[in-house]
Amino acid sequence: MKKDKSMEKEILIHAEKLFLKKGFALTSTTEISRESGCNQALVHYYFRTKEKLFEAVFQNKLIVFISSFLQIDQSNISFEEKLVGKIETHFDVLYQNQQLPFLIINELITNPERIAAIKIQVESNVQLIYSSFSRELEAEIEKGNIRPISALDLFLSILSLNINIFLLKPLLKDILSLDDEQFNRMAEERKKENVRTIIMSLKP
Amino acid sequence: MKKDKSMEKEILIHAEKLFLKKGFALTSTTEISRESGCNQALVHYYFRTKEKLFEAVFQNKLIVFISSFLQIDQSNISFEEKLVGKIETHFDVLYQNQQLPFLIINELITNPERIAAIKIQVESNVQLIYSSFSRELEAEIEKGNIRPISALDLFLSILSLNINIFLLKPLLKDILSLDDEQFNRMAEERKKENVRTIIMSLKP
DNA sequence: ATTATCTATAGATCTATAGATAATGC
DNA sequence: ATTATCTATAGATCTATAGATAATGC
Repeated sequence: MKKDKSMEKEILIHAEKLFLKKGFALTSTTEISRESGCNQALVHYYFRTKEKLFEAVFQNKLIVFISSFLQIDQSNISFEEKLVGKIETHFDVLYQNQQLPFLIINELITNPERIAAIKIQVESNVQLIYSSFSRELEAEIEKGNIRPISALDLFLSILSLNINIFLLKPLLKDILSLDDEQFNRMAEERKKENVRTIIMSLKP
Repeated sequence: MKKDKSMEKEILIHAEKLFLKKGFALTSTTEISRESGCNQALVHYYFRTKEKLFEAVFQNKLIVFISSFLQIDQSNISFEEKLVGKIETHFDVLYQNQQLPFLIINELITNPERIAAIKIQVESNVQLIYSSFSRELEAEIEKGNIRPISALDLFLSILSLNINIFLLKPLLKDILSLDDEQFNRMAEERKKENVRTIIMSLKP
């Protein structure tokens, strides 16, 4: 085992892995300790409760998820190029964190009390991203380059298209008999298709 | 209480409600019995195990979900009209069963063993829907009416767009401060937007 | 007689903590 | 001394079943 890493970190790593795989309810601190190579009491020594441990993991992952909407805005490229960049970056972050959409949706629904916590984390960032994006979008509509659409609708469409292949991953892999590598190739194709779908759907 | 309904049915109803709301893991037979107005042993008397009870509920719901892709095919209308009808019907079924996407995704991921069961239920129907749809689609591409796209990609896009507003429901309601009625209005708008997005994205 | 419902309980978790011991940092 | 780790266990579920009793259908 890599014993250069502290046990606390080890616990965090395996907690993250398990929470991502099975959600909060189906993951026990006993299992986390087993995977981490310590006893169950130690998990509570470092994080006191399973809830607090989860929050530590969740907050981290949430930041990853939200940052997926951010992107270096070079102003010397066209709106369409920027948009393509955003869609692709968003997809790539999900690609690197394939179980993340599930975790977030799962927690959103089974544990709505957590939404408050999410909101605080998220709100200021989202406001920022949203308002500048919204402004650019409206300017573009004004110019007649794209059809009228609200920033929210566009956001939701991008999010929907990008998220779903990862939510459906187990089913797709099974039905289409794909191994991990084949699934990843399919995902790459899907990314292009999503860009195409969004861009074409915006034509005036 | 409506005691005209049998207790067995009562249990099924409340099991469905709870499983849809919280998933398998977070729902206990104790809670189901409490909601149904009987004691916990009776739940096991009728369904033996929590697993079997879940299956009874899940199979039912799965049929609803799959049938959402079916639609009366009137052959005297254009492909585009048919497609719009399919998207709308699919959306409407989800609208009537708003927690269903969550349940299915949740089970798919936390309980991949269940995929096998799903497949059996689903396979023949899906094959049927898919192959006839696929044929029509290719004919349409051939004629140059729409751009080249695989039936799978188109399916995934429709599914993604239609499912996500319901998966994100708790978050959207909270962030946008919507009550149920307002959310439903938003969903109606979203349905139109989804149709628009798909149809426009298919232009050659 | 048969079926529906209840009470009670065994046995399996699981979370969280108390208290003992080992490892580490001065 | 302080911090990390362990053993042991209390207390709270939860599922499933055994066995008693009530309700129902001949």
